[in-house]
Amino acid sequence: MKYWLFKSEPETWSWEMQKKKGAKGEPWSGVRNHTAKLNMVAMKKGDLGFFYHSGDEKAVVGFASVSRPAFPDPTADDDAWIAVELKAGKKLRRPVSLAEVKADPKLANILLVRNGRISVMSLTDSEFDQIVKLGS
DNA sequence: GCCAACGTTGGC
DNA sequence: GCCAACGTTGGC
Repeated sequence: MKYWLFKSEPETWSWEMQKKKGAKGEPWSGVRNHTAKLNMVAMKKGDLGFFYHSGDEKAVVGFASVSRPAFPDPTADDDAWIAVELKAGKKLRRPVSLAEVKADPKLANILLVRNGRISVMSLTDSEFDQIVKLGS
């Protein structure tokens, strides 16, 4: 199983909005970045990830899982871009802030720190576990 | 195919 | 509001 982190401006699309979609899920679309796209291509149904809020919040807020693997992005003009479908999972008991992530040596290599701009990134098992630990 | 200029994103 | 990082575009 692979682990992922999805980043979004909560004003645009928040974890709470995702949560409201319930088991039906909601496409994670609009990605126009090749690195992020490659990550999305690699996703499998059932893969687990985190939902991160950028902007004012800057914290990991909850879990999300892939409910449908890559399909053509309905918001794109051409079929070069893809979307996946996400389902919100549990909320973290407490959000894990970017400052905490940065302060944790176990998370020093996470792309959230090294490349603040990518919207979909992969996490190693140990990075995933560490964030779970910080958030519980 | 290279590189400078520009736009966008996100943190501070 | 500013700046850094990165991606994209366009001229050559």
